[in-house]
Amino acid sequence: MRRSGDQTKAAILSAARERFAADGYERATIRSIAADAATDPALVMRHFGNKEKLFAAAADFDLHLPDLSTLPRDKLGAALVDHFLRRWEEDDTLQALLRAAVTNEAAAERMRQIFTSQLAVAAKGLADDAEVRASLVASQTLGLGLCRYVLKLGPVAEMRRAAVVAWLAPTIERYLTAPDPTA
Amino acid sequence: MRRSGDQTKAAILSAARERFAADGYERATIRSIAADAATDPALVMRHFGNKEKLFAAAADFDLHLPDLSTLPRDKLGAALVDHFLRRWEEDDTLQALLRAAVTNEAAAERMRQIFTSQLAVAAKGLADDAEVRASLVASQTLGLGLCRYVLKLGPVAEMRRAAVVAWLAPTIERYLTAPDPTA
DNA sequence: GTCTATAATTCGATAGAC
DNA sequence: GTCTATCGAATTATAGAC
Repeated sequence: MRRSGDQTKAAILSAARERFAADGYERATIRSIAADAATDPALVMRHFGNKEKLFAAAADFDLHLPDLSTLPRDKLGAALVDHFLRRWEEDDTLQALLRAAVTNEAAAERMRQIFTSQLAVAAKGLADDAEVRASLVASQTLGLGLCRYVLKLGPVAEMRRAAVVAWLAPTIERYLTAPDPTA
Repeated sequence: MRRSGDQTKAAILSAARERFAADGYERATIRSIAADAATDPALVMRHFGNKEKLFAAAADFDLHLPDLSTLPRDKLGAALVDHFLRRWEEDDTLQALLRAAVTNEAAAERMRQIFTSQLAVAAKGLADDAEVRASLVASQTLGLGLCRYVLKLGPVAEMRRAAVVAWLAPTIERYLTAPDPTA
């Protein structure tokens, strides 16, 4: 069965996300991605130019954060942690980004954008130092993603989602709303 | 000036730590490590056998955690965060381990040992579910290391150490001593 | 649009002279 | 112990036939 160019392109993007998520940037090869998409390595190059651009296309991502200012403050932490966990589990892109960001500067820059810009915008109105609070939230949520999904480190990798939310929600809520302890 | 075998071996180990920390496992090459150590790639192979064993030797690490049971509970969080930050800054090994663990299974296994066994032992006596608490502490401290030293993500990468301690100490203290919220 | 063939590098690892 | 030379495999990327 013959596919159209767009279908092939979509299949390549999907395979690329899986490979980058599973193997990281350098170990995910154009060849293996092409094989997963049942196409030819040369086609991958034709469609996306080079490996960097393929990654950029595959790792396009939006957190789709809810508007935090409409939530009651005592639900803020739980809502955010639950949202992060679902976002991580329903899509390979975050894992691909984290695995690649550790060794690839373009991926690291995208992570910075996502976890400062997008988060800081959502935290606007909660405090005047939204960037500081956003980066604190990033340190806990990315650390959770790292331990739970990438390193599979300890009970936090096995716990039910509700248990993780119960443990982390007060942390996130404090980072977003508590008075600055350094002031 | 001619070095002894042990001096060369030590120079290789030091260069390997730096390269693995800066580039991650696959991008740190035997050749670049040998060049940094002002020696020959073949000597690296002779001394350490292969790349995996070189990494294992270079990434030998101990957290040197203080005995947590002797500390007053309200100093626990601050002491641990401060200890982690110092441990991270005085040595390249933690950064090498984190960068490598994302794509190398042997490095990931060592991370699991360090951040479950070593931490759980130190947390013994604080609670009966020490492994759960240790992995929660790992999720926040590794997330901090990732954002502050690897990704350089946001204000958390620029803040003074004391400010980081002030923000994170209550989190770590709660993970170690608060009653289980899921019980 | 698709694929074959291959160029140009780069890597880990080995053999062997000194 | 040290280094030169090189092998064999793998990679990204390109050229060009169909």
